[in-house]
Amino acid sequence: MQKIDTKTKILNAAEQLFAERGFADTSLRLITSQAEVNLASVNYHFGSKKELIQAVLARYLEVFIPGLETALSELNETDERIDQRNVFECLVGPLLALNAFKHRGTTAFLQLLGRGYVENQGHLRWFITTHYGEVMDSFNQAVQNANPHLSKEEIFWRLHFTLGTVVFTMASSKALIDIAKADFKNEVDIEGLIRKVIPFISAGVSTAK
Amino acid sequence: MQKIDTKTKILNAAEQLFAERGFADTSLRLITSQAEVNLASVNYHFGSKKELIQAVLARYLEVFIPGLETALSELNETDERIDQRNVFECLVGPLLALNAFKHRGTTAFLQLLGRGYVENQGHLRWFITTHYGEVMDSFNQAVQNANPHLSKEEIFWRLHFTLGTVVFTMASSKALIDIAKADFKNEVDIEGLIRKVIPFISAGVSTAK
DNA sequence: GTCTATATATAGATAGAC
DNA sequence: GTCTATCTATATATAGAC
Repeated sequence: MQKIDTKTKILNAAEQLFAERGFADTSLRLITSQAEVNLASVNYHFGSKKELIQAVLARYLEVFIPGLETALSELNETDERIDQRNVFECLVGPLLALNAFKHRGTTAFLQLLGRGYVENQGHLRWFITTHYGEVMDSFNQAVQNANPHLSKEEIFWRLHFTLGTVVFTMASSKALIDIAKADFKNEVDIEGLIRKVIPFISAGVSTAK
Repeated sequence: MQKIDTKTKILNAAEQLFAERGFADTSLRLITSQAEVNLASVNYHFGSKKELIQAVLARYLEVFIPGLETALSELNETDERIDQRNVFECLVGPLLALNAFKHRGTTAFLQLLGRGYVENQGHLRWFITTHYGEVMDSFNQAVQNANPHLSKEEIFWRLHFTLGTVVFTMASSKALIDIAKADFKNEVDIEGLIRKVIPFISAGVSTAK
């Protein structure tokens, strides 16, 4: 049995609660009681709730972003014609790799990302774009290379539609999974959700004008 | 200049703030100060914040739902084979009609709907399904008729992905329209946005398994 | 119906002992 | 680093005068 330090205990509890309930609806008291640490330790270790939120997401971004960068540059080095679907596949590997990094990591990361977009966490969007804007640009470029028949504007629209689909799906994943379980007796997890959503967005992006 | 009663002032202010910031992040104080009414009047007129949230949505649902019901029954009366795209077209009319009902009504309604799903407003989902479950079932049925090769569950998932796409697009519609104007010299309005998103979601919904 | 004043609860953050 | 106790701000909700 490994000793887990207070900082990590807080990160783990906060991550789970933020993903489940959103940032605004998760109090520091709830986090510290679940983590079984003292309330004051959050401010001691992180300074504020905002910085805790950023720290929770940073732990995943530091794993995910390099993975995405690698996948994208490998894609660019192949001689084959780059297909639309290959570009989206660049996301799947690094996303699923988060499950090796941490139990249910893929789930947590996507839910957190969804919460970050949907809730008005301006500081969070600022944090992400200033730290990781570059890789987002190269992903955009890859989609353009894969869809030379589409105008930049058309790609712009469709990628935003895609983002919306994924973010909303992840943010409401708990409700969706509950309904699927109740109505269809079907137990779906986050990986199942990803596999369900990819054909949907892929069809939308590559459909003719 | 028309006199607007307190109840309506509250509804108008609440609607705008809820759509912009979400339910949890909008306090009654913010609502009443923007509406220029007394704080206590919210509880006098609506009883509680929860009931105010329901009232804000109900004002739109009472217009939207009958419109959708009419469009769906007209669709069922035609002799032609019902196409997937016709089913979605049933939504467009009633949605755009909300702009005649109220300024920026379409956007507001879709944003509110999205907030309701994403935030943990259990009471809101209960409110919607108990009051308007019937029409949702018939819309669902129409989509099934148009896609006889798809299972009920598959349709459930794809319709929710669709909802996500639309809601997110509406939530960020202001930014999207601004970018399109600046980067592509293309003036798009809400109706244009809806017309752009329909091929995307239509392709996603009717794509083969 | 509308106001002031206030009750009550809960939030994030901190001071200071240990 | 961790604790208790507390500060300060803000939330929803209500009582009671007008």
